[in-house]
Amino acid sequence: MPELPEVETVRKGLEQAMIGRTLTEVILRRENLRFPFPEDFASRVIGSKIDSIRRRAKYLLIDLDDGQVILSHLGMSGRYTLFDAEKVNQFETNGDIDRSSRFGSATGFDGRHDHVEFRFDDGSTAVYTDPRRFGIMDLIDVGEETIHPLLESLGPEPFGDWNSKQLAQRLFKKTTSIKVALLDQRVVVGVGNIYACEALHRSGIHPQRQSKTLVRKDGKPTKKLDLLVDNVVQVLEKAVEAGGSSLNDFADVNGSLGYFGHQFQAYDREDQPCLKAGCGGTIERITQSGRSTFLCPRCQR
DNA sequence: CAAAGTTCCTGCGAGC
DNA sequence: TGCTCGCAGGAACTTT
Repeated sequence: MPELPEVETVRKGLEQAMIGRTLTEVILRRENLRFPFPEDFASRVIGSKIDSIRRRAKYLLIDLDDGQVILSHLGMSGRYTLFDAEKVNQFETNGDIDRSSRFGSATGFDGRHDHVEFRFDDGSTAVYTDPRRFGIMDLIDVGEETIHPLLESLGPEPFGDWNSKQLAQRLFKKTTSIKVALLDQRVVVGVGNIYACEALHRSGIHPQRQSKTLVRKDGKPTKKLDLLVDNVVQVLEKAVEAGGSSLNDFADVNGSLGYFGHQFQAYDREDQPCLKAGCGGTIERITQSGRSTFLCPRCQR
């Protein structure tokens, strides 16, 4: 589920529910996701209050009032689900909680993948569910964001001061395909497979085109590259407004489905007509670096 | 069979 | 020739 718009949607949801609350209990139902949970994770965060929740690339940064920061990545299948005190009571059981959570299918599965439970002083709870366990959860100190191994080589935020001049510098003389470059989090962060396909389609750029062909000999961006940057930003903005996409029922923390999927022009539309006005082409699927790419060979050059 | 992500490894070719 | 670098592609993690 998670590219920038989905992570941003989750961030907003967690912000509403968590800020100002103090952690009273943290339940871990296994010792690792992609990596082991940090040593004494639960005891180190219990008693701290949530000050703010930030996003960097596809990572969530949960700031605690003691200077610690919970670093969370949703991987491919991670999600958070919030339960207010009343709902927690509804699900309350006397059974002990070991492998499965009592929230069960309320988190989208059977409870076996509810790996972390954060309980707050007002009786509410946030459950982290991640069937594939490609996600990560770590605990760092504020200020460590820039030196953490997972964060240190991240590129610019698309909603920051990112621009085509900067991108042109990064792609100058690069022979790698433009689509693979967009997925490279050192080039720009937050763009994943869906929004890379969408931005390239809207820009009329073939995903296999060599990156350097979008940069002028003098290192300045071409018009096409200007257009691509505009479209990356726009497609991400629109998706944030829509609350993300709903592939595999991606839901925000309250279970509401994002509706950006209704606006897909290329992604997951193999063999369907290209929606660009007057194009008349048919969307194809190819593979690049092991990932599916959807494109219209007629209007994407 | 495919899947929204990221990291690590191998092999190839260019250039010094 | 040998070394390094960039790059493409694949595997790995795992469950539905």
